[in-house]
Amino acid sequence: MRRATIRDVAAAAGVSIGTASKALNGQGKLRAETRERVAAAAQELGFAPNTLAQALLAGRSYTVGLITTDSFGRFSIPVMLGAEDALGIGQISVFMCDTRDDPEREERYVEMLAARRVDGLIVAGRRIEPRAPVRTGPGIPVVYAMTQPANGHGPAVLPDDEGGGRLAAEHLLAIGRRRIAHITGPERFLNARLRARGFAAALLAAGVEPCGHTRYGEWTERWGREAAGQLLADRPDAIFCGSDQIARGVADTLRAVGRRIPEDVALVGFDNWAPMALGALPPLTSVDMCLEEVGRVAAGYLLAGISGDPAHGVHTVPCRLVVRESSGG
Amino acid sequence: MRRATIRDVAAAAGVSIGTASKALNGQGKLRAETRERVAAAAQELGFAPNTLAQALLAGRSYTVGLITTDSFGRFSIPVMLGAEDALGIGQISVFMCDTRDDPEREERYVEMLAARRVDGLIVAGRRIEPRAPVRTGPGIPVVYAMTQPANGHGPAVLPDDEGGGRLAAEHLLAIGRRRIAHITGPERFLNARLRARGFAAALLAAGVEPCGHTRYGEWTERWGREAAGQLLADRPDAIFCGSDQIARGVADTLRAVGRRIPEDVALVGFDNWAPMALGALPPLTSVDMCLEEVGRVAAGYLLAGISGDPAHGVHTVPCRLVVRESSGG
DNA sequence: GTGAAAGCGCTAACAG
DNA sequence: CTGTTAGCGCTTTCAC
Repeated sequence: MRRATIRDVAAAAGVSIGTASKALNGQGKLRAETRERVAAAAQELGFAPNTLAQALLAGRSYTVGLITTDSFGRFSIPVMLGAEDALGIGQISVFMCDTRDDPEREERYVEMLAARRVDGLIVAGRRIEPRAPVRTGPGIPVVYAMTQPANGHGPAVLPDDEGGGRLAAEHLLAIGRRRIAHITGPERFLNARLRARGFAAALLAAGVEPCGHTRYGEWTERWGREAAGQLLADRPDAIFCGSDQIARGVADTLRAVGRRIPEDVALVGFDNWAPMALGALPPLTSVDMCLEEVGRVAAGYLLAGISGDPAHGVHTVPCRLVVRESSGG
Repeated sequence: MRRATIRDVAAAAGVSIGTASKALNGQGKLRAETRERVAAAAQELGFAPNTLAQALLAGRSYTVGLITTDSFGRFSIPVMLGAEDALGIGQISVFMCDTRDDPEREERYVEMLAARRVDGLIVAGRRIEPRAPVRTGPGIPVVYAMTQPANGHGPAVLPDDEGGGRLAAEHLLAIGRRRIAHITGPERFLNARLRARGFAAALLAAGVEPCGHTRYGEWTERWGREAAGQLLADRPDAIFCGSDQIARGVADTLRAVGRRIPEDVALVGFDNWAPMALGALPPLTSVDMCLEEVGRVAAGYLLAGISGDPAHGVHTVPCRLVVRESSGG
């Protein structure tokens, strides 16, 4: 059984196609009785307008493409959910495209999305490093989320990593710690450097010397365990970790040598990745990047761009500190 | 600058619209020279056919909807990636819809997808329990992945949890363990019961008594720590855990009481969730549900359904055991 | 070989 | 108030 078209509805209601259209869209001047008759027929036939036809006519599709390089991993998922949220269920639909970090795939996706006449594009990443901008035809607005275009053009929305580092340091200072160390991921990651910078700035502002230098390494538990071992000699009373995974590794080592958390050493992680942070012993205080908000904001800029009011430059979404037992609640 | 249409291409090449269409699609009989001229014009103008118009004409859109109740979490993401894979980049595009487990949202999404004339629907979940079937109009094939419809209609693709439990038990038996315990999630989860059943069946087949009863609890590290404590009195030499998180909790407790892994107690987890399994001390042997494969298979059935050859009933994708240090691999 | 015309489903302008 | 018409961009007969 074919889906009902407006022609069927018109026939069933005994009116012309044009009248049916007006009745269904509340346009023009019609007798109330006619409207009702058409509505009833539509209801009866389970009519829903063919979005494709509407889009063809309107010249826009009420869809956007969401491209990620991240295999829709831990970082782009929340961004995506926030974006979906902001685009409004049923209003604008989202084409999901995962490039697997392959530039060729990305190009194919961009072409396909252009052919589908998407109204705009969100490009999400897992690293905030500048990347090659996507090349879309003219007239398709693009917003970057959790990544940014190398040319500096095109609006981008990023978490405020530096602010997150500051938040962590201020919290540890506020609970009275003065020998605060920092263990984090690879130095080549911009977000690692930014977090370290925010952390250092907050200590400096408080007139507190950092406990040892920033230890760059990997984003793994193993590195956390190892770095914590190296660091014990410095006798820290708090450690700010660049990720929850690192924090868990640190906790393992502290526990193994009999240091109590948070009594002897307070711990703050980063990412607020629920299964990691909550499962830890004890549960981790952690900095949350509010990635859903990043996605929402990015989608908002995209909508603005679609309505002809494009945003520019890099926008930053503040982080949020979630306090749990690892820093004494 | 407007995007080029086939009309522009035709004009630039000095042919009619119909001829341009034929040239671009390799249809009909045309002089080679004409084809080339049209192709050149298209190239020149950066022409790409408007998919919307093609879809309108063809009566199908070359899109599918992917609905998940899971907030695109840990389970539906891989399913989605596998599906995307099978649908072929640029061939069929995927509309992403996250219902947040809200039936009303789901209904709105289904309507919207029908209005967009998707060729089919994949419904993904995070639990394999039967769920209320989605109500689509006639003619839209639906495949369930990692969930199944309560009415038993409609094809579904599930991981083989029972086989996974068997796999774990057989592995532990093969490395010589005979006092094998099982700690898992809530009994109300079908997958927990299935895994337990497969596990028990394998032990029975080998003539080995299980070490204590199956301990149902939660899918958390905390439960793993607690259950391991209860279980120590039974002196197990191996523990099969219903999730990697549980396994990590178990490992914590074993370490705390000085039991070595895997020498004293071998450990097998479930999910093969990389950050959890690899970060553990030692890294966990784990059963992988091959969710990408689940997604691929589901997409395959959907494609079959779209071509008028619908699949029926529940299909199962085998699990895979990934051996790491926690079972002496 | 190529062009003209019809039509996919819908909306908007214009007649009546 | 309602019906007719044109046209969004494309493909596909069917004439020439």
